[in-house]
Amino acid sequence: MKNDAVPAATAARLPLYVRRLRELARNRVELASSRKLADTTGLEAHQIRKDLSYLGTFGKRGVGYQVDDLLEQLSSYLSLSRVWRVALVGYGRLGSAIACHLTLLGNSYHLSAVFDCSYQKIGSAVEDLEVLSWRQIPLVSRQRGIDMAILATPPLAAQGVADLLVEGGVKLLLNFTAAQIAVPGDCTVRNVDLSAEMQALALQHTARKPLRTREHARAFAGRGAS
Amino acid sequence: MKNDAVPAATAARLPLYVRRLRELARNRVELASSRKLADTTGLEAHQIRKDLSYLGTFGKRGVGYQVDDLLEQLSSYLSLSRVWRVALVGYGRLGSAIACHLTLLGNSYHLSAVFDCSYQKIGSAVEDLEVLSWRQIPLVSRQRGIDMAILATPPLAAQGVADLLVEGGVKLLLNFTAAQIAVPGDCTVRNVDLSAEMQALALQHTARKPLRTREHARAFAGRGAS
DNA sequence: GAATGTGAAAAGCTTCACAGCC
DNA sequence: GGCTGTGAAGCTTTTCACATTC
Repeated sequence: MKNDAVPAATAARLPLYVRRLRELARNRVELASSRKLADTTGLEAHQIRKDLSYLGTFGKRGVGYQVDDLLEQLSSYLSLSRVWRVALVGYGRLGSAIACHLTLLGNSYHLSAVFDCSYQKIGSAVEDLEVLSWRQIPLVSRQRGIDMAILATPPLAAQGVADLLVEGGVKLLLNFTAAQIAVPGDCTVRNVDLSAEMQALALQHTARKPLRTREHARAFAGRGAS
Repeated sequence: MKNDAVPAATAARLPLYVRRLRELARNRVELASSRKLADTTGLEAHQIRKDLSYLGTFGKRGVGYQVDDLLEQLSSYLSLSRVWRVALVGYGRLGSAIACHLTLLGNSYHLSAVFDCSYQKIGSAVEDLEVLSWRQIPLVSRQRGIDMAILATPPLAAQGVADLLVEGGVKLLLNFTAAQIAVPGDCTVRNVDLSAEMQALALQHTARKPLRTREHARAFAGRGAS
């Protein structure tokens, strides 16, 4: 590994590389060229080479990258070998969909607590967990050592929930609600906005006014398009 | 409105502005400064001014922006006044969550068809729609003039479904599956990757190796963080 | 005084081209 | 011949500073 900084744009693509490499590994593919990775990700080969070069030199010239080796390097960089204890707040449709996704995501993310405010849901079981009241967020977050929380509540509840999570020592929040969340400086919020994705997609074909991009479909598509 | 191109990065932020402006309008706020918008979006005032300046000059110096006026301008740019007919493919947890979100999203996006492959779901009702078999995708897409489709199927089914949608004349695909989708050149796929968001968030606090960004939390957070 | 709008500078990212290695 | 790794070039985006308007 090198000692330089990794550009944020590169870091944002690494999860996609991991995903594709896992597929290759599952299919017993041992070797992958940057070209091959480019084809399966919708990116360009030189971009992939450049991205990987920020983390180190993993490939063999004239040959390509050893899939399992590269996978291990990226996993290590993304801290996928450790377990992240995740709390889910809001067990509605979206919340339950995310919980389901989580379990499909490998061993790195462990659903360690589920909170809701509805008395119909509190007490019910999600896998081996019991849905708890939002009132217990600070205490339980601390007890279970929650590392990150997923906000999937109605927008109006989001800030209050975030405050309780912060009180419970949670530093990383993934916000699926429409609300803007304020947190102390040592915490991080990452927003996922479903409606924005929709609008951005729509814009792509409207584009009465040209979008200034290198290649039309590519750069604008955020996290990889084809 | 001006006649220059709008940077892709700017275009990607417009949906967020619309969201916040709508909140302000709902609260009967008539005037907003770039500073105020910055506070509610987690961005910087000069960025907002710059972004808006690509679309035209909507503000009054020394005063600020008229909320309803600005909202109308942005809505017009994002084609939010027309109706986009949306098809949902895959009515599982995620699919139903998205369908629910759609209805909360204003009048611009109309859920016009729902497809699934499970015989338990086919025939059941979603609002005023009947869940149809995936076999009917090409025909029904054409009949109902579907503009965009949401893919929320298992990954292995995604490419097949995408092919059927393309056959039905659908040009815009929002892909929530883990699969990489290939489409003809006149179609656009936009990928939304829940697990990548997770990993990206985790990376933010690991960061043993510094991320090269202007301001730590900001640029890396993709679509707005705090 | 307060706020916008915008050139220009600075920073960041992608693409290119090619040296180096298998 | 095929493929990686990387400096350098080119392009995009952000930030700054300030003239301009209310």
